[in-house]
Amino acid sequence: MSNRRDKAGAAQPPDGPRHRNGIPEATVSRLATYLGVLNSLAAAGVATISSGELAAAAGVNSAQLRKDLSHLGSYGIRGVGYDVAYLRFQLDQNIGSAEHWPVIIVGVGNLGRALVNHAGFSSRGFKVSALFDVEPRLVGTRVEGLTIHHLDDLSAVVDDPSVTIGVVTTPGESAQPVADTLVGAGIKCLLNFAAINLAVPADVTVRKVDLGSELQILAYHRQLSLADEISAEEMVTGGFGDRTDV
Amino acid sequence: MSNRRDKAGAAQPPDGPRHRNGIPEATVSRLATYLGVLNSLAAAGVATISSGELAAAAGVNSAQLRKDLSHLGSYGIRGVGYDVAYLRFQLDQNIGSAEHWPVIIVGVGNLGRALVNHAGFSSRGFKVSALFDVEPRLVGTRVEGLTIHHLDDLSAVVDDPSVTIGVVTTPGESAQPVADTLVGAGIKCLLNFAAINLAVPADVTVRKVDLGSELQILAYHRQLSLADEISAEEMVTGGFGDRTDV
DNA sequence: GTCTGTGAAAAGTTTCACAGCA
DNA sequence: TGCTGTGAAACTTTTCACAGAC
Repeated sequence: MSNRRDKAGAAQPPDGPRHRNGIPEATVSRLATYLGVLNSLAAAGVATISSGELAAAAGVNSAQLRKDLSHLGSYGIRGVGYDVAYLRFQLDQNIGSAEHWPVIIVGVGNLGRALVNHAGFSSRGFKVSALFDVEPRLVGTRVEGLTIHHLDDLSAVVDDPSVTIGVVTTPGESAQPVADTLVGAGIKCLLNFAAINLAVPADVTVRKVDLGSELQILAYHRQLSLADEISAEEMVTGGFGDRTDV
Repeated sequence: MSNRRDKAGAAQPPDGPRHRNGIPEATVSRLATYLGVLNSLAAAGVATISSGELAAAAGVNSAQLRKDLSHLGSYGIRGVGYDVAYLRFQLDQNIGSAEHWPVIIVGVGNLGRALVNHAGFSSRGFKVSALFDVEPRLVGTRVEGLTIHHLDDLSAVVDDPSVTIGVVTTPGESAQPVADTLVGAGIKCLLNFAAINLAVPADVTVRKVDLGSELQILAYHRQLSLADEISAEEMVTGGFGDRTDV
């Protein structure tokens, strides 16, 4: 998340052009979800959808969906809903069409391999354009038609300045030096699967996906509902009055 | 907070007990991160750490970290910091020790396979206890020492009621029926990697990891900073007054 | 009548700043 | 002195509720 930008300088007219950048961060991540849903709807041949239906498919409430979309403009038709193709086009334009941004993956272990042909990437138009690792046994081999390059060759392979998204799927201890290398090569967006927090310059955006934390959060919720169940039982049976307390 | 009684439910007086379960959701997900950092610190032999250092490692500010921990109790020492082992123990107790919750994976494609031995799971003590799929060619084969069972055999294989976390790594179109099956077998926590929103009963917790959306969000940030750069250039060169605007 | 777009209110979250303890 | 724990303030996000377009 990081991103302490806010107006990035650039002397904007003090008040109201359209909407310079100003989409709230929470909204941006939901817009990405909506776009995914719209892609499926379009593929299924759905032409029109109401805020209620789209919201249900995305798992949010309909007021939230309408508020989110209102940050982009008024693309709905009152009394009818949204034209799927048109709304999809507008979202694509506004949040950055996936077609334009090739993706590279550093760290071709199990997870990196799984992501190369990940359906959720290709269905949105993202394409993995190169793979990197430092393991000599991997360098030079191919995965899904892509040759694995040595990380040292990063700049040579990625001279295309449009490559701006790097996925880090290395072990935690290598992640920071790998990130440094990527940043050095001009990559501005990182998706980090390593379980550490990456330090990067302010103009680089990092999103972290911590799968261990996700499970841990589920464990918390499970523990919570078990505790509720147990105390409900205690109430029925008379209970013991005090809990173990650590 | 100070008061550590709290009593997990148990017929609270109507108005102001302490806080029933009450850890804010935003805090819970950071606590999971802190626990991961503490695990690494403990492994590295660090005995004591200040809020500032721990916060830096977790990527948050130190006031936030202290506030988060204050929801659990006062486990720090003023003027000194936190005892790593003790804080780790307390977090483990409070957010649900990973040791207690076996995990099953449904959908043994590339992603499912990658998760079986995912370092981020095992480093937290999570252990994948069974694999399921519906593909006849996969059923009966082994991955990392685990036999892949048919989803129809779920209840038979998972009679252990402590199995309460299910990971869904199927294609989007199968995810809802798979979730229904898991819920039917009594599983209360799902980690969903499919690109759809799962409908589940209110007592089931779902967390969704949408990797496509993650990239899309990065694409948005990239587009934003490119637009900033371009408009900065336009200002220097005189600019063209209007942007292409679709 | 139906469904969008949006101000205004409510809820949740983060940051500040400092009292208080080791 | 140096750091934690925490009220109170600032900010962000969500929800409500309804005017207005079709």
